[in-house]
Amino acid sequence: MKKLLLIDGSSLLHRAFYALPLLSNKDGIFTNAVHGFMMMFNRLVEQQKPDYIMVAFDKSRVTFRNQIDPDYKGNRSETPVELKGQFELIKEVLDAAHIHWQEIEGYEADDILGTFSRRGTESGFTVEIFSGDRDVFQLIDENTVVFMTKKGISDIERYDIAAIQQRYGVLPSQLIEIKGLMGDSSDNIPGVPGVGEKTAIKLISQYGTIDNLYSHLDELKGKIVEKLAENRDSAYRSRELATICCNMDLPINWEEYSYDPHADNTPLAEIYRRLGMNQLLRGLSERGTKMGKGDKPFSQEQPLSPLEDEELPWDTDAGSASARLAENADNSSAPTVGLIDVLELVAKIQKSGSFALYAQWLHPVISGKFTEIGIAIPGEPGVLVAPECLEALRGVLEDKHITKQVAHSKELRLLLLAHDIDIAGITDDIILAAYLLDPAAGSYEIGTIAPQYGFSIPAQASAGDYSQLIPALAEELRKRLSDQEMMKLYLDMELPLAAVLADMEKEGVRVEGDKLADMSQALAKAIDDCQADIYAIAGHEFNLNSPKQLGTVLFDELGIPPIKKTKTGYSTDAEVLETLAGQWQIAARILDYRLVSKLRSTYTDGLRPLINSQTGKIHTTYMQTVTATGRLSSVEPNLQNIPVRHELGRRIREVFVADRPEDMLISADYNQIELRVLAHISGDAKLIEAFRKGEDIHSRTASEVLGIAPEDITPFQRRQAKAVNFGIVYGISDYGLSRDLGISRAEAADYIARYFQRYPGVADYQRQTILEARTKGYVSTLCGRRRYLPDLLNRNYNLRSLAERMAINTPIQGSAADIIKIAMIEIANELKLNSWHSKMILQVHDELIFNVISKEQKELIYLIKDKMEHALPLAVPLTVDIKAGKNWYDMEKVR
DNA sequence: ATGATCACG
DNA sequence: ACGTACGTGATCATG
Repeated sequence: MKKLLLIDGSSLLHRAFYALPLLSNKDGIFTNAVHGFMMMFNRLVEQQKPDYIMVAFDKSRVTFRNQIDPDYKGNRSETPVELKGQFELIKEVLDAAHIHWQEIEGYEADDILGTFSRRGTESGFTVEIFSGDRDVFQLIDENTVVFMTKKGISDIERYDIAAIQQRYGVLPSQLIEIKGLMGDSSDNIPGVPGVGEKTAIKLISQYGTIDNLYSHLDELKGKIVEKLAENRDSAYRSRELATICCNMDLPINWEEYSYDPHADNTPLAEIYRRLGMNQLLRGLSERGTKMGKGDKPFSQEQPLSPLEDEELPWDTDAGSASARLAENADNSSAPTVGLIDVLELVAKIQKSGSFALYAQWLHPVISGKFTEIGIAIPGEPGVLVAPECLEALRGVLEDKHITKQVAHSKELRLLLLAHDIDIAGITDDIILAAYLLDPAAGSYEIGTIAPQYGFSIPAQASAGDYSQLIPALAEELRKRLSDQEMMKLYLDMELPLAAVLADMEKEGVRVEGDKLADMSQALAKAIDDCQADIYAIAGHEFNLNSPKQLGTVLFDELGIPPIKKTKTGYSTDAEVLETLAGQWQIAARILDYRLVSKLRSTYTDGLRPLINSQTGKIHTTYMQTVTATGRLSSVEPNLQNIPVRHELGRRIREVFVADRPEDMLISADYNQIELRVLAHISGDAKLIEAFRKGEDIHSRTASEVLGIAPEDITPFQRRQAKAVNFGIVYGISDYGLSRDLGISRAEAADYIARYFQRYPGVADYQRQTILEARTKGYVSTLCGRRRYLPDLLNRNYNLRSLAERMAINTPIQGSAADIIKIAMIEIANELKLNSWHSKMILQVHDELIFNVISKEQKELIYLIKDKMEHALPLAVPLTVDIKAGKNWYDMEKVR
């Protein structure tokens, strides 16, 4: 269901104004309310992820309510002048953020909210209202909730029907009846004198409405009867005043209010910069944010950096402590230099021959929007260079003899490429260096690694401060890499790879959005069919996406015997459902449902918004510092897990097409690279022999383990052997293998024992690796990449066993990653050197995808095969299979 | 934020 | 007797 977020701009701006200390920027403009408002706004939008947003403001003090009662809100004091100007400011900011707002003569913001919420629910939306004024509680219904600021601006509380009932004992719609009786002094609503909140709640919870109360007035006794009788008119008029108008005559085109989290935020950044709102500016930009494992590469919806986090107004009481958080209290030491100074800076750079560079930017990287550029000549203070001055730096940036020490070289390259600047001469990327030193650390932001390696950073550091830090940090990191013999890995692998990845990301892959939409439609139909069947069998509707609700339906209501449990309840995963599917139709249908709904949500629906409207392509982001083994990962979207194993899902690949109709896609994938690496590392004679002879490795294993001639191996036996081979690479257990193959544990244990008997080199390797890793504390890949495994000495069996399996797997997975990285760099070099028009566009762990110009195809295939197969000489041959086609689905083997 | 689930190598 | 195969990312529900 689509979600509509309605915001009471007037009330929240007031809240923010009084919650934060009065602060002005360097031009004397007050910004505290706008700052607080946008912080609250960002936080809620990030949490709720609405599809549509509208912000409402009061237009003037005189509204239709003044015709009912001229005194309405008559006792309100003037808006302070420090706040007044901020109403114009916030509207400018909202415009820049592409957020639509409304103000209408003669109505209050509440009325606009009421009308929009009514029309929203009529359009089938879920409505969320964000306000600092309790009046909007009356708008709550089955499809409408309210978020209300709680003291200050740090806490936001959610109210639904149940919350209102708990608090007031009545339905949300009855709150106007209560207010009619009790009045509201802040709005100058009289109500019935002598009736306060307690009495009003009691009466309304008993009689429901004011009407009904008056028709049962005879049942009451005491003074209250008189008061009610005397003030009947006032009660009705007060209720009218308190009632939010929900039927204003307004044309509403929802599309105007649709919210796009990836919208162009250049104008917004511009305003933030103009106002000196550096915290919000940083919030927009990519750097200066947490970039840990699992974090999105872009900060737009991310909170601020850990460092700043602790100093956010959220976490401090309004007032004293947060005073130093003023936008203009940014205590960064780096001065910003303009064009004239830049020319001077360039001269100094040319003289010194090297500099350090640290940038911050807006999402998406390929649009090239810098928010901050920090430059430091070694030994000198860093300076901030205005992004407008970039052109003046082109010469030094493109000069490979002027060396650069940077952070995030891949992103930097992409940003500069957007300005047609081809950066050269990068000698250090401190982020990559820190990753190599501990690939399991998770976060390598400069703010994280600098303290780890003994450097302190100022609070509120700017890009200028960071750039100043880079040379010394790089020196320290290099020293350690050198001690650990990882300099080659750093300089000849990760550093050049970053540039290769940047070029791949920029190139992107063409995706047919319309076709994706058609597939979505077809899947929707299938989803509906599954859903209908499942509800029919269950006897009622429920949320099929909730494992919890599904568990209740299957195992409690239908009495199906549960197979296994999770931490939180019944397991309903595919393994369980497959077991049940033979006997229970519903389980089979749920499997169908899961298949199609996964395809739709993650792929046919999920991919479409990521097609770049400028290029018509998807530009994934490769993460070079995420995995503990040295592999790459791919995000936004993940193009390394596009379906292939099932036919229906595999069809998604049809939408990934060659760039131009006359081009082709070429896929080159390593055949059994991990088992070949295992053969090489373990030195096992039989395994090596098998690969040297070009045998089918799974059949060979089946033959060895079962003692049957290779030609007599059945497909079933081969499949079993394949599972054993995979298991070996992962650090097999009999339990895991038995589960995978559906055989008894004893049988599985027997297979494993036989395997190690037939391949004793592998058994030795595994024992040796664990032993050595226990003493050294880490394991290594063929190219010297390390992974530390402290848990090898853990007393906890589970943790220790896990670490042992990692010790077995990491050298294999990681060496395979080393190999394909070398191949990528060499292929990219060749393509560039000879100015090929074909491009390398994707990497999927053991596979490379190219967009190929037809006249280059033949020669290119030769090049790809050669570079991939000879990336690293092993004791066994590496073989690469080539396929070609117009799209990623219809591919045929070449030669 | 975390867990369950499922997509890939 | 342990408790159970390595490495990822996206989506959804729920705490």
